[in-house]
Amino acid sequence: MNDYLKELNDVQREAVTAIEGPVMVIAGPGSGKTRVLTYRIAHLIQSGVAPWEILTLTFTNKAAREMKERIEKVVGQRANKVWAGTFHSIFAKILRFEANKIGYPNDFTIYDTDDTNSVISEILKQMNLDRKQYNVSAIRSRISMAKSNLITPKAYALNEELMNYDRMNRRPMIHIIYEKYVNKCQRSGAMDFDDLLLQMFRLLYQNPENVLQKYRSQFQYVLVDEFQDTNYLQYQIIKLLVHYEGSRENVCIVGDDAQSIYSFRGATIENILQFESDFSDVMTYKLEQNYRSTQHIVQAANEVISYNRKQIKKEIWTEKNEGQKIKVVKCMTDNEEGRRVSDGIIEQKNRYSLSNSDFSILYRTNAQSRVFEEHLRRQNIPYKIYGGLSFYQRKEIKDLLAYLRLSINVKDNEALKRVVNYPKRGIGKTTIDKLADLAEEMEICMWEAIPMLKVSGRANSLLADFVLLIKSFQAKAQKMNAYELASHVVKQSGIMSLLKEDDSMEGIGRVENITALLDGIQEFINDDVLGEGEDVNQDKSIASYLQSIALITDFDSEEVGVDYVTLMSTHAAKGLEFKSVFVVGLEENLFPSFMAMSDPTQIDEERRLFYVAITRAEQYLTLSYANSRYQFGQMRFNDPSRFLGEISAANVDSAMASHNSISNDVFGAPKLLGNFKKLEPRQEAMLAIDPSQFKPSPSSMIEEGMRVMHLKFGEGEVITIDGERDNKVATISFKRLEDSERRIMLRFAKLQILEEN
DNA sequence: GGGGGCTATGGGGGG
DNA sequence: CATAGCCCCC
Repeated sequence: MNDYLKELNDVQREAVTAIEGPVMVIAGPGSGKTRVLTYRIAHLIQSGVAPWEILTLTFTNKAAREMKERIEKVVGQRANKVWAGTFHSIFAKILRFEANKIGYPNDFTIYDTDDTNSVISEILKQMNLDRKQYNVSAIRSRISMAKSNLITPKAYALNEELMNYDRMNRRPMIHIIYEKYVNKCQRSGAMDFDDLLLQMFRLLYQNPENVLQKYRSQFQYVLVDEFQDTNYLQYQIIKLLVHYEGSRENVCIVGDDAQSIYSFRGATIENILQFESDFSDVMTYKLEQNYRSTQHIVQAANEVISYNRKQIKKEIWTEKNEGQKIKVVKCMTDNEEGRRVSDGIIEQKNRYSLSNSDFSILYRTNAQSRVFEEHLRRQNIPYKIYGGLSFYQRKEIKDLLAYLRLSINVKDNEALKRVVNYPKRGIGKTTIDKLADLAEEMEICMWEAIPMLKVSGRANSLLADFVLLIKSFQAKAQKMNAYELASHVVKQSGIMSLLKEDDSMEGIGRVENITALLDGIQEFINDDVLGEGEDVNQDKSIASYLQSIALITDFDSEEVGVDYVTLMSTHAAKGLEFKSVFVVGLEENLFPSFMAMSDPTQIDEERRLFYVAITRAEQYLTLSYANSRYQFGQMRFNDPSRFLGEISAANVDSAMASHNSISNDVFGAPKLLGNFKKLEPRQEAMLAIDPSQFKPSPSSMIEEGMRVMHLKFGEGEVITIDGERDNKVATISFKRLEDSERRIMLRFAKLQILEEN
């Protein structure tokens, strides 16, 4: 047997070696999913498959990079030839060769969310629509939803369900906005993030010059990571590639329904079910053994996820020891939370000899990072924040990038609008509005409309100067490499001299950022491995550079050898693991988010997100919440998150439950099963009642002898209550569990009083 | 017609 | 708390 196969358990090995035909791997957290995927690729290569015949689609650059590194360890340099990357980056790369076949320039621009918002804003202005009624991000998400479901503007207008929904929300014109939006993007030679998928689909589906056959024979083996996060459109592309008459159907999907956290961008669990019916003889493997976390953590995760109604049956178990119980930290304010978390990190570092990189702080929203940042800085703990405002989102950077974008694609309206009067050159709002209106009327881009614009002689000559400037950049772009062009633009556009006038701290920072961007471009030119690494396309043009950064989300610079604490959103943490994890801000209206409160299916998604968060922890898990915090610029008071109450007292360390140090046996914490290998299957996976019928009573009102209703366990009787104030634990006998007793922390539990004493 | 300062509004997750 | 729109002044 090959060495690498020995490192796998039986199920993993079967999943790795079943290389022909459709394969589905359902993989719980920490079950060796990445290992299976990488070894499967290695195994394909060892079995004689050419690396460039393998297509691996992931959701994050990080996952793709990691996979390549791990394949390389097994098969060596050949790993670089595997097509591995995010859906968006792989398709963008292909579209850079093929876009001209479907009516786009090959040097198309990628519009980010800001660009998209701006296009929609302009449409609203031109249509004279009320901006309060027509909320830009609501429209953006409607358009995105339509694209992800392959609904064209025409089909949208004919779809009663969609139209009714819009009418109900008093936004009946969305279908027209959608149509205008699509046209505008097309005329600008621009694709938004959804277009990278949609245009890829169109390319294959319309099949100009037999391009479909080309990619079908190119990609003999297709692997999809995090399949539960794919949307309808992504699945249709996969099907076009592997599902056809005479296909060998060598497709392997890996996923976990319990970790589906992207339905807000159209991901649908239906794809997993659909996969099983679209393909015949699907080989299915379930990876249920968790190699990451200790028992208390695994148990808590199983408990939490059992509150969700729909799920594929599986039971995660671990052979690891019991480990530490989960700590719950109650704080008065968000500031105190920041302090206690950083104190907690210092304490754990000393007590368990951990290094900074063993820690992660996970939050629901990026805005929460600030307090933790402050306290970590105060304590001299190095940290790194992922996500949030990326380097490439900064104003000065976007300004410079807009010049570069315009130099290779003059149709790019958003770039043009951004720099036409930056630095100030006397081309004002009125002129720009006129230009935009004229372009819209003639159905051309703004650049092409300039010569036809009727404005004052002054505005006219100023515009002509601008055109000459951009034309000079265009000419230079032909001769210069990306770095030379960018340096030239920085000087000639006047950006640098403008920024240098400002000698405040921020101003100096902006100049440094511009310099850093130039360095980054230089690095892009010199470095052979930046990007996704396949040397299929070692294109060093400015267009290639712009494409590579358009799809970067996290700071791609993984500083090696630096020891820092990681701060990121729970979404960003998927696929990662840390010895010690702090999940913070566990409050109603925050985690679960206020946006999800009224919709049970969205609450389920928040719960899966919480499940993802706690299963990142290998050994130490700390959950925290604050009674009050600054939210939306004012003090807010939120209840502790319902998710805290879904973890049984047996897995929680009561000593930490409050800062009044209370002795450990307050809870009399019942050991669940002692030393067990496999968790008992939970019979009570289904909810007892419809959540919308459920009205929890204040925990202070719960008293011994009452009949109460619990969301999951159903009706029961309160036998005893022990503990004081915030640490009261009720022992309740539930009918549904054959009158067995459960100990529930009243502080977190949601109980409805049915019958008082 | 363009530029700068003030007020009002909205606020999630990410490729 | 950040950004967009609005109003006033040049």
